[in-house]
Amino acid sequence: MQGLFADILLPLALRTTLTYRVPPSLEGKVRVGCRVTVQVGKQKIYTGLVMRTGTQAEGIDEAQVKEVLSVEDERPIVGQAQLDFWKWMAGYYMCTMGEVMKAALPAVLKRTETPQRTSRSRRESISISLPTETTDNRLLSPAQQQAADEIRAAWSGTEKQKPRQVCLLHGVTSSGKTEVYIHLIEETLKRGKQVLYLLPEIALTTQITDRIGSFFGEKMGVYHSRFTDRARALLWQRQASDQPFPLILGVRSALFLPFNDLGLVIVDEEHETSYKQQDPAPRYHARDAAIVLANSTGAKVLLGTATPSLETYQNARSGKYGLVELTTRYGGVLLPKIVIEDVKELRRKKLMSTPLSPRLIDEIRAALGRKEQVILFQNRRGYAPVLSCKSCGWTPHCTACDVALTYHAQAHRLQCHYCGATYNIPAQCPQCGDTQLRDIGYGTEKIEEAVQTIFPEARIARMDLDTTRAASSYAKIIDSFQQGKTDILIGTQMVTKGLDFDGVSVVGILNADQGLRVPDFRAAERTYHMLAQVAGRAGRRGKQGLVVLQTYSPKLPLIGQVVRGDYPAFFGSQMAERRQFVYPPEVRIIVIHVKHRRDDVAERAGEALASLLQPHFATSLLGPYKPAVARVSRLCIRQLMLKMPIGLSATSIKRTLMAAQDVLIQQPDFKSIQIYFDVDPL
DNA sequence: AGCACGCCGACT
DNA sequence: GTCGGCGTGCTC
Repeated sequence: MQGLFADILLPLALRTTLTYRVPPSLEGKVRVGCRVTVQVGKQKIYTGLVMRTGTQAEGIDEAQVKEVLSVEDERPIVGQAQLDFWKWMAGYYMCTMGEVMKAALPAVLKRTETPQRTSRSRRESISISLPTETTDNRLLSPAQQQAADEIRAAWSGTEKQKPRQVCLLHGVTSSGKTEVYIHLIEETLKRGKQVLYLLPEIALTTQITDRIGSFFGEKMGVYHSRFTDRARALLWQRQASDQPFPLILGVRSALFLPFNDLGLVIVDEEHETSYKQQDPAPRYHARDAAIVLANSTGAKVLLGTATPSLETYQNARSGKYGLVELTTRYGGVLLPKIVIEDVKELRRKKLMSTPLSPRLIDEIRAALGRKEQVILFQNRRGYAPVLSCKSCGWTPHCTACDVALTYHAQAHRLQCHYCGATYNIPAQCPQCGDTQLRDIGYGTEKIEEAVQTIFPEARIARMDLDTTRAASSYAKIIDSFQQGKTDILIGTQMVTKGLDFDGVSVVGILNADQGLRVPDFRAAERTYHMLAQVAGRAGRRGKQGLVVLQTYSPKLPLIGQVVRGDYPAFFGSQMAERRQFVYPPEVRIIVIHVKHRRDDVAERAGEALASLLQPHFATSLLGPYKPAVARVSRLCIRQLMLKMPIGLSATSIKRTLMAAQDVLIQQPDFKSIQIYFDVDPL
C-alpha cells in the first residue's frame, strides 16, 4: 500500500517518535518542523512536531498506524538548527527529545485545547514601552571603554591570543557591567545580528528590564514566566516570522526561542544556580547550553558576574575563555566596609539579647537618624526552622519527607519546605502530652518581630517567598523601598539578586555561617556568592556603605576572603579542596537518583545498580548513599555519583548508564523504581 | 508523562 | 458480593 508517513515528536518522555499516516488532503502541508495534531492511545489528542516524512513506516505494522488529524502551521515553527540543539540537549543531559520539546515550547503551542483564560495579574504585553525619563549617558567611562575593547579583542583574537568564543566579564558590584552590555548589544544589532540576554528569573522582574528597555525599546522582546503563556507563544511566533525582535531579554527557557541570526549571547550573573533546571527533565544548565547554541551559530558569548562560578573562572584562567576584569566601582561609588561581629564571643559575654549584635543595632540607629536605609539578610523564611517540646524535646516532622517542619507565625501553621505540605500546630506534644512547644532558630518572620521591637518607629518590610507570592507584591516591596517608604528591608537571598538601591548605607548579615555546615562540596562557593552579593548592596554615590557580618566562625578563611573582596584567594583555596577531594571543576559528575516508595526497595535497587556499573567505573563510582534528605514526597531516595575526567568523551559512559538503567528496571522487584540522571548537578 | 487495565481490602 | 487503591505497561 502506498502513502506518505510522518514521524512525530510528542511532548512526552518517550524515547522514540511515533509514526502517523498523512492523509492525501494534508500531503504537502505536513513539513518537518511544523506542528500537527494526532491521537495518542484511546482518546488523547496531542500536538506534536514533524521530525521526518517518507513513504515508509519504519519498524511498525502499517495497520496500527493512525492518521495525522490536522496541520497547525503553514511554515515550520522550529528550524533544523533548533532541532539539532534539542538533540544535543537530550543527549548531553540524558533525557528524551520529548522532554526537551516540553521545556522548549510554550504550553499553548503544545496543546490542542483552546487556550485557558489567563489570570489578569499577569502581563500580556511582550515588548517594553519607552519609559516615563532620560537614560544613562551613553558614553562609557575609561574603565568601561577598556573592558569593551578587551572583550572585543578576546572574541576576535590578537597577535598574541587566539580568538575565544566565550569571554568572562568579572566586574565588582556597581562597576557598570550593564553599560558595557548595552554598548556591545548596540554594536551587534548594528551589524544586523540578534542578541539574547539571559538573566536569572528574579532579576528580570525589576530594574534591569527597564534599563535595557529604555535603550532598545521596541527592538526588545521579553520572555519570562510572569508573562502569560499566550504572550510567550506570541513572542515565539514573532521570532519565527520574518520580523523578529532583534533583542531578546529572557530567562533560561528563552534559549529555546527561534533565532535566525544570533550574534551575541549575554549570560548575566552567570554564577546564579537558578540557571540550572532541577526538576523536571531536561536538567540543563542555561549558561552551558547557551555556549553550545552560540557555538553552532558562530555567535559570541559574554558571561558577566561579580562572583564567578568556579567552573567559569577556571575556564577563564586556563585560557579557554577570555577574561576581562572591571575592578573599580562606577560613578564614585565606594566599596563597602565590612566589619565582623563574633556572635559566639558576644553570646559568651551575654551581649546578644536579640538576633542583632549591639554594633549592628547602633549602626542601624545611626542610619535611621540620617534618613538612610538598611537591609537585613537572613536566609531562612518562616518564624523558626524547628519547634521542640519543652519537656521531652519532641519535634514535629513532615509525614511525607524526612525533615523538621518550619513554624510560620503569620499563617499560624507548620510548613514543610520540601513538599509544601502544611499542618496545624499541635495543641500538645504527642509524645509526653506537654502543651508547651518552644521555637528554635531564626527565620525572617522572627527577625522582623525582633527588629520591630528594637525600632518601634521604623517602617519595616519583609521580602521572602511568603510575602512575594502574589504576582505584583515583589514589585510593590521593591518600589516602596526604592521610594524611601521603607526604612528597613528584611529578606532572604531574594534581596541579593540584581537590585541596586541608592539609599542603603547599612547591610546586616545575621548569620553568615548558615549553609556552610551542610555536607555539600559546593557549600563554601554558595556562601561566598551569597555574602559577596548581599554585601554589594551597601553603598551609595560618594559615600561608603557598611556591612555588619555576624558569624560564629570569624577565623574561617572564607570570611576573610569576603571581607577583603578577594575573589582570587577564595578561588585558590576552593580549587585546592576540589582537587584534593576530586570534585568539579577538577572532574565532571553525573548523579544518579534512585527513588521508590519503600526504603528497602530503594536501597536494594541502588545496590543492584552499583554492582551493574562497578565493573565499568571502579573507584570513580560512589554510592549508593543516602542524600541529606532521604525521603521527599513519600519517595525514598538513594544516589550514586559518577566522576569523570575532564576532556574524556562522555558519550560511551552515558550509553553504559542508560543500558544499566534498562537492565535494572527489567527486574521484577524494580519495575516501579524511578531512575534519572543529573548531569553537572549543582 | 498520562491513562487504562487489572488484581486485593472496606463498604451498601 | 462491589468500589477503588495504585502497580504495570503502552502509546504509532
